[in-house]
Amino acid sequence: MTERGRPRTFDRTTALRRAMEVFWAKGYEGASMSDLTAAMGINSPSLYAAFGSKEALFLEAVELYTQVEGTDIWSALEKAPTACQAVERFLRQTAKAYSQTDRPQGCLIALGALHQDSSRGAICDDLRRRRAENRAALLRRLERGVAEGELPADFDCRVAATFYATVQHGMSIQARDGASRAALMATVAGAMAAWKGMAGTDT
Amino acid sequence: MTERGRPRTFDRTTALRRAMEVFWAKGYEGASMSDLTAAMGINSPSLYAAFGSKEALFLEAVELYTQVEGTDIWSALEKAPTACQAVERFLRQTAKAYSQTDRPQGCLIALGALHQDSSRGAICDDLRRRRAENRAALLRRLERGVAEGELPADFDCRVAATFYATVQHGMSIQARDGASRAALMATVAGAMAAWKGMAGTDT
DNA sequence: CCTTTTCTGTAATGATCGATACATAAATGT
DNA sequence: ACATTTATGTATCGATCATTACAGAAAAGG
Repeated sequence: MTERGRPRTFDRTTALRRAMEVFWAKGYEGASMSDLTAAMGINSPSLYAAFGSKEALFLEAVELYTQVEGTDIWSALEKAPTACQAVERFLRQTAKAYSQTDRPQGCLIALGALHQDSSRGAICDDLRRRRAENRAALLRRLERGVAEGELPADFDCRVAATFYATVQHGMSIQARDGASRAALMATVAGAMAAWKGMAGTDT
Repeated sequence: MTERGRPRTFDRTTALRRAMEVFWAKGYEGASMSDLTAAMGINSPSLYAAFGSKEALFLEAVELYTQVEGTDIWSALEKAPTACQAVERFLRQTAKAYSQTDRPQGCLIALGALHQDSSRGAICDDLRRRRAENRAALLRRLERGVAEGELPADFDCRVAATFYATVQHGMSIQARDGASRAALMATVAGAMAAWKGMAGTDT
């Protein structure tokens, strides 16, 4: 069961990563097929043969983004010993990732396709689903904090999860506006100042 | 000095408002000339005669948006007696405005054109400038709180202004994702929980 | 060898993009 | 009445959009 036919002359994963960077920088509708094929170093028939369509390519690129760029942020959330530290490290990793100067600033999932009608619905829905999943991950971590007795039983995990997810989304726009890493970290400090008020604890 | 030539058959301001709604819902690049002329009830030559170009129309639409939709939010910031109440009312007005169901959710200035390369640079720059001005208005209000002795002299107004501006931007994405007014208000509550931690006061 | 399979490059598809040429209509100025 | 000025509707511009025919090239199966 080896491969039949003429082998492709480019590395599929490398090309996909290039496409991810284009979508990341320009958004779904702002990235033209010319932009994509130029960045990927292939012609459009090769792109269609390998990925199916612009829409399918975008969905694969977002999945790659989630796995590659999101790991540090979300593992910080899971691995920290306390919920408070988890949220803080989560936000600090976000600030660090969003202010990298060797790649587009802000988050592909937050900024990739915000306007429903223009982009074919599936694109917008996929990103929305991923944003909802991110908020759900925050919520689970906070509920774990309640279950472990770290947070008071009446701690409103939903409100806190929504709040911190919103801050993270805002940081994407802030980063797109050219905010420095220090400025993003200051926002993190502001967001963590809310912790005491919400939890009644300072850990 | 009356008007020469054939009078136009549509109301310029009404047409501009329609264009604003289209840009608001679809973003700059997502709004096609067909979308605009259909919503404005005119043909493209009339649009170009009255507004110059799609880019100029967008800039005028954003200016109208700033004056019409932004008034409640920013007057709340100026009129409140204390800086704390100013920020809270500012955010609450934001939550209210972003969750109106009879118009697009979220903010045109935050969501209208986030990707630099695709939209002609001037569009992106104009929105960025307006976002910077909004942050500056927040900063001025906070500095007034320090000058009036309400806030401690070491209160970091820059950090707080950046933080609350970031929360507001995040609320645009949250609103676009369909968040209810109650959910946005919960985010406001979270953001105001940070006030104590930043200011050391509870007023 | 020949057939089959898959990829590659060129070139072109129809559709839509933003923007206009042009002739006509409707107002004012003299 | 006639010239001037401005707006309107139709019809179209070249450019670009995402997508695909098509023929040739490079591999494996027989």
